[in-house]
Amino acid sequence: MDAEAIKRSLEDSGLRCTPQRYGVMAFLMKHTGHPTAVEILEAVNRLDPRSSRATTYNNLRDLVHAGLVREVAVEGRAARFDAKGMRHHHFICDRCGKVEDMEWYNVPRPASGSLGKRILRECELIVRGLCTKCAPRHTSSRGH
Amino acid sequence: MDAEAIKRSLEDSGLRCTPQRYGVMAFLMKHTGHPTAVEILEAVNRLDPRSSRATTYNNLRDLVHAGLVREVAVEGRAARFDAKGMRHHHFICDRCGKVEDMEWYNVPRPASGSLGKRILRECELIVRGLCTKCAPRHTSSRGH
DNA sequence: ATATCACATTAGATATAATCTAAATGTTTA
DNA sequence: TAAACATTTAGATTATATCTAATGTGATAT
Repeated sequence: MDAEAIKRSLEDSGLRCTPQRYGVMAFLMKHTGHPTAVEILEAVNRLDPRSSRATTYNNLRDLVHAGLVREVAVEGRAARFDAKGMRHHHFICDRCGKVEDMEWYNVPRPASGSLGKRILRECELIVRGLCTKCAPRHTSSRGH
Repeated sequence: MDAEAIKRSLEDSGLRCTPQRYGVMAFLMKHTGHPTAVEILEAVNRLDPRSSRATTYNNLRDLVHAGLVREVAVEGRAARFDAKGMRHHHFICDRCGKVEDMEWYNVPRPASGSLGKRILRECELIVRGLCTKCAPRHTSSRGH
């Protein structure tokens, strides 16, 4: 994990590299499991307990704004975050709400006719179903 | 608007056609603008003031569960709902959070290899950007 | 008819997620 | 250094959604 690279990417976006902000960014780059804001705060404070809830939310907002982090809203649950590294789609588990990355592939954009006067920024795929943990073990009969 | 059809679709899903539940369903079928739970409650009560917040959430949960209604989570805002009529994708405005339907077209599913042991239910496209109202008026120079 | 049972509804309490406030601290610039 | 600006903080507040316990409703059985 390249601390310098993180510092540079923050400063390129006009954000100071504070310990708290660095902590959020470094954690997101290392852990691709789409943590919630609270999970991020706890993880950052486990290493060095000096961040607060408000700061974590502030920094996540700033990082999303700067385009370094992506926010994924999940029905009925807390939002989840990931560092925008390699391009990928998302899989959301119907049962446990877990968000996982899916290998990137190109998706056809909507025809400009159906887009109208809207301005398109991005086009992402959300795949839904059951994650490996929540999928029934056997495809067979007695499964529940 | 075919009241009988709504009644039938509820009962086919094993849900009684109560006035409150009918109200939610009828409103969603008539208004395709992806209202929030609170907007739905207010609209239903404007016609006939006898539903409550809990009932609205209960009924929305049941309708989503039955597959008659879709819930769309939006970053930093209340969830939005629509009746599952014609198949469509979604456009979410970065600025105002409005959800709009986009004409349906087929999207390639992920390769079964990258899906692994996950069970796929659906595959939807989320298009992001600025809606017609939030897009700058002129493409020209002085735009803000 | 009335007892019963499952399903629905309700107001308000509670839980959860996220934002706001105002004061303090830290950093950069003039 | 002073002024300007950015950042952090604890706790209050707001927003969203769910839970609880009491009550209501409609179908069926007796």
